[in-house]
Amino acid sequence: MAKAISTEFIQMAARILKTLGHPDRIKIVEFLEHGEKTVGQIQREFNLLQPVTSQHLKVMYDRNIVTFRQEGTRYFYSLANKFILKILDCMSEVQEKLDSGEWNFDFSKIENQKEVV
Amino acid sequence: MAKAISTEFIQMAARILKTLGHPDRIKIVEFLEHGEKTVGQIQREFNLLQPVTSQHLKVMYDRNIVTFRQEGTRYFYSLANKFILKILDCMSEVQEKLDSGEWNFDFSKIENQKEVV
DNA sequence: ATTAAATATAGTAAAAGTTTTATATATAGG
DNA sequence: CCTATATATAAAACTTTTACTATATTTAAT
Repeated sequence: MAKAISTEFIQMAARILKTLGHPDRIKIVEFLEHGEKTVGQIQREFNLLQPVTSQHLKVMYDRNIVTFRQEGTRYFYSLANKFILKILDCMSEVQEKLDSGEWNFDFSKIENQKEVV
Repeated sequence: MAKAISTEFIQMAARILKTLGHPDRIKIVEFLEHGEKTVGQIQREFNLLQPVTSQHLKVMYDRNIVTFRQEGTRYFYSLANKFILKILDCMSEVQEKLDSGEWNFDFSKIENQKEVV
């Protein structure tokens, strides 16, 4: 059983989780785990529109999930902190458990849902 | 370096993370880590309005984050799967690192933000 | 200077999420 | 049966995200 979590931390964590709660952004962050990438590389990798890519990156930059360095006209993005790595590790672990059949998850409740509230 | 994450899994993970990306819901889920709780217990613990509490729980139920059993007029909620536990563990670990000063995090970028996009 | 490439920014419409207030439902107790 | 309690559901107003289209900015190359 894990230790209780403080209020200030919860605010921050909620923001991070919420921001990562978008398929494109999870993919991007996972891609960045392999090293820094330019906007164009990300865009091509996932077949995203350029402004969409930039916006995802901006949102994640504003929330301290990614950082970047500029070189000429190109921007190299990379992960901004280790929390993100931990979350990625967590997801990998879970996926392994699911793949191996050790855990299972009722995906039916998740997919094809539009409005819930 | 963690293993790559599959597309179907990403959809599910995004939904879970997004749903947990709300301070109340993180608190609730953490509370449930200590065992099943009724709606009233949760509501009183965090000083929430009753419909707010019910709605959070409904959303989390629909997304397979919590489950419940009914006993008379009371509903006992509990965590629905181990992924959630993993995420909680992950958050605890991160908080420990931050508390101990081993890691640091620029909270200034996170707090007091309203609109980012 | 002009142009092309890479990326950011702005604006807007649509979708999703949140909060609040009000009301319904179901069960237990008298 | 009537009432109180616990909880769910509904509806409306509001806020935040998302996706798209268009445009601006910056640097490099000619």
